[in-house]
Amino acid sequence: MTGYELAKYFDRSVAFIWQARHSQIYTELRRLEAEGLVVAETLPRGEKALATKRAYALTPAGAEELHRWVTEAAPPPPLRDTAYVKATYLEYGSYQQARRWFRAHRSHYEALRDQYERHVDDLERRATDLLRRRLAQAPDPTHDAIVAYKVHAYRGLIERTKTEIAWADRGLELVNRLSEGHDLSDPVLPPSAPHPPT
Amino acid sequence: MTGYELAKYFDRSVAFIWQARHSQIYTELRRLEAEGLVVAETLPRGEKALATKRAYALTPAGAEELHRWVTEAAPPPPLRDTAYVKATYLEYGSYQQARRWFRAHRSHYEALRDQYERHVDDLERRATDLLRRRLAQAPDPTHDAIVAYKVHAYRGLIERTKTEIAWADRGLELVNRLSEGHDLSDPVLPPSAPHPPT
DNA sequence: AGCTCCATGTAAGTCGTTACATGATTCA
DNA sequence: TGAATCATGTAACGACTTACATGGAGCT
Repeated sequence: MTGYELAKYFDRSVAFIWQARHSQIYTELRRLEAEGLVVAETLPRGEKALATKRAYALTPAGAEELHRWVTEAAPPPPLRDTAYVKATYLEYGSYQQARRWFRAHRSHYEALRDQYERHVDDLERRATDLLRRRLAQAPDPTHDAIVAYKVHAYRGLIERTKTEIAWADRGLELVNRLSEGHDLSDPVLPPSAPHPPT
Repeated sequence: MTGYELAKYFDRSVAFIWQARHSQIYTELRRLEAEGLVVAETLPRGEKALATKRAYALTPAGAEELHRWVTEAAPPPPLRDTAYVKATYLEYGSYQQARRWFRAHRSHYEALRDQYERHVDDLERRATDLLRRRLAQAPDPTHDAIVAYKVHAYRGLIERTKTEIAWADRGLELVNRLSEGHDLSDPVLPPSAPHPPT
């Protein structure tokens, strides 16, 4: 593929699982090329071909590295979700704000869940562009496994969103319990600085 | 707190929810100071006090910004978990490797779950240093809410790990189904490069 | 005297984002 | 001829990591 094509996929389905801007994709491709993991072929563009494009393909070394990387254990993800940091300090706001906060959390993950569900549907129907390209290059008897792994990954992401939704719902119940008999718009803590250490 | 103290907490309980090295903490504190969100007091160290340390405290502007930030909706986290990228391409390895891969995933999250569970326990018993400091600075009637929010956040992280564990288990079942009647150590796909685009 | 802990930084580099910049091709 | 799309980059900056660097304090 060309960098441009890759960038297009990163704007669509690939973004569900990893994100990258075109600026990063182009520089990264050049880096992979310098490392010998991909090779580029300069192709003419259009009829009169005053312009060109660069189509990349894996080298044998690149394919080997891909196999190695995939089967190697995944390093623990960084765990940097501001949502959980904020949730830890919701007492800085009013009950009303906490309620709004959990509702926003729920909405966000509901939308994400719906996107993933549509995508799993597409994968099961083998209806996505990328999957078709992938299957076209692999021997027939492997097709079921290829689809099954991808479906399993996205179903996992769906479960994640459901966990977030359930957590937000329990958060709303918690706020209801805490706010019983209180003025909803009163901050739990006044916005003053804590005492400096002495 | 001093940067050193902060760094110590970041090596312990805070690391469960956010990570930072001392090098980042010191530079960030200087930045917050320049922005007027914190103030530093230079304190003597030890008896003869040839050395000093810098203890930081929130300014009113810093407290205000903290309140604002916490109650503002959390931006969607980047979604960059290599595990799910790898899971999408497990056909590049053998069934045996896939099985090992899911087992490693499960082990990782089991260990994490146990850590979180111990921490929730500590929080409920109000036995952690940071929580005690926190409660000491807040009026009594707010204590329950402060603890409840933190416990809720960590319980959410526990649910997350359980989702990952269940996903890994279903992954193992999937590999069992796929590998029926196959040689376990055969790669699903040979480690060759796909055909370059034509 | 030597070890561990306390305490604070800087430098170089990676990964990623946002914004800036350019030009050809295609189609209405 | 003008707009959308194809196509590829660079520059500046922000967040974070790893490694380098220094020195006092407290204890045995």
